[in-house]
Amino acid sequence: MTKPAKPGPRFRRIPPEERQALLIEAGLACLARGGILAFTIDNICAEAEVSRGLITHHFKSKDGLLAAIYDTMIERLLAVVEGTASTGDRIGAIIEAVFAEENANRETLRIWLALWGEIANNAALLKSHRRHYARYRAGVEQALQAVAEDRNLTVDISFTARMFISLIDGLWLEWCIDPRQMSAADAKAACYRLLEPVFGKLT
Amino acid sequence: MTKPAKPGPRFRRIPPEERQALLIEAGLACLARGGILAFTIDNICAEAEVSRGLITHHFKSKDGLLAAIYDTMIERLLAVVEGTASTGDRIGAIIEAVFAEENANRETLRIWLALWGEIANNAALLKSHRRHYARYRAGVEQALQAVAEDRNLTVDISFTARMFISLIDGLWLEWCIDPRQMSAADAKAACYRLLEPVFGKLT
DNA sequence: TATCTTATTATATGGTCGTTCAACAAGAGG
DNA sequence: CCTCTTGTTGAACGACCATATAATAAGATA
Repeated sequence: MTKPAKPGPRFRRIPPEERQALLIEAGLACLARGGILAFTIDNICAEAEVSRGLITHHFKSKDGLLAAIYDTMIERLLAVVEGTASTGDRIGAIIEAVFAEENANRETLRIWLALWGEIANNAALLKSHRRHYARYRAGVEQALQAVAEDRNLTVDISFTARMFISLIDGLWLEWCIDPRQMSAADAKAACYRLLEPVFGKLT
Repeated sequence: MTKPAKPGPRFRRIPPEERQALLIEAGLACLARGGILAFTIDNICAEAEVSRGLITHHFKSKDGLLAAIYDTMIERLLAVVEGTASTGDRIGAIIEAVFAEENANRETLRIWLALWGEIANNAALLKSHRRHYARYRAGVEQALQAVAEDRNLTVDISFTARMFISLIDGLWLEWCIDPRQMSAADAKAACYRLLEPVFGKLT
């Protein structure tokens, strides 16, 4: 006969910011799996192994969680651009990072498509996007400016940065949608071919 | 006292392909308004002023309608590239069309984001995408090849076309997400600045 | 050990989702 | 005027949706 086991704790209390991070990860996993349609309270809480009420408790609503997720993704993107590769070849580091397998894959594509779609619908998110995107562009401009100064070139940095960013976005998007169409090497080569008429050989 | 009005027809029967076109338009309107989350049977049928059963009747499911919508959008895109501007400056025509207000706006962005997200989830749509996208690229390659031949230049047309397409995609995407960041003139200028190191002055 | 805060659970609620299906009727052909 | 085809309706179904709320208990504090 089994001794009535003393039931252990039915759940674990953890500090709010830790729990929030876990919920953000769970939400990202759902977005990665099925886009915005899979971003439901049930899915997220199942993924996080947590009960349905917790999202409302920590973020006031589902939208609150999505906003936090957007911030998280932007932070990760900025880490690439503002990363510590300031010693040498920052441009090369950016190109390598963007097309690294961990950043360019269908799961990440689903996440960004969902977030962009939300930005296009939600004024608060658009405002946040504007702030963060400006930082992104500034980071790229700095990296380009460093090259220009190093080579004593006069370059329209702002315009060139916009072209560079847009090219990266387009290449990244198409690569993620259908990796068959293009190799990662091609994508990187395209980046260099855009910049080298302006800056000269970069590699 | 009101004479009991002889009730007119309660609905109008129209040929299947006509009705399907109407439903496609209604679906596009929903996607444009709220992305994939607004793409619901109820919304679409309300938009088309039609009862709930019709979508299942004409397209076997909601996904069937979405696939038809994808084909419609691709057809419109191809019309731009394969358009009758074969007489003179096809490249210029493509650039103008892509960034024309009717094609570059937040509503169209919501549509494409939703469709791309679906491509990333649905194997059948991806297959369809591959077929159509090849045509798109071929059209751009032809337009570039015409310029190269006209000027007796030897150009890596395939690679250049991919860069051109990706740049357009990236510029278009960012312009749609936040038109504030960039003027349409800037976007067009960026396209020319990509091509002119290769082909020489184009305008 | 007793108390208190609050993170967490679990259920209830009202709404919307996509699909199915039987009934209806519009309009063409006879 | 009658018949038949089939485009169309509208209700019914079970599943899932986001949120609110009350009950619960984990774990820190004293």
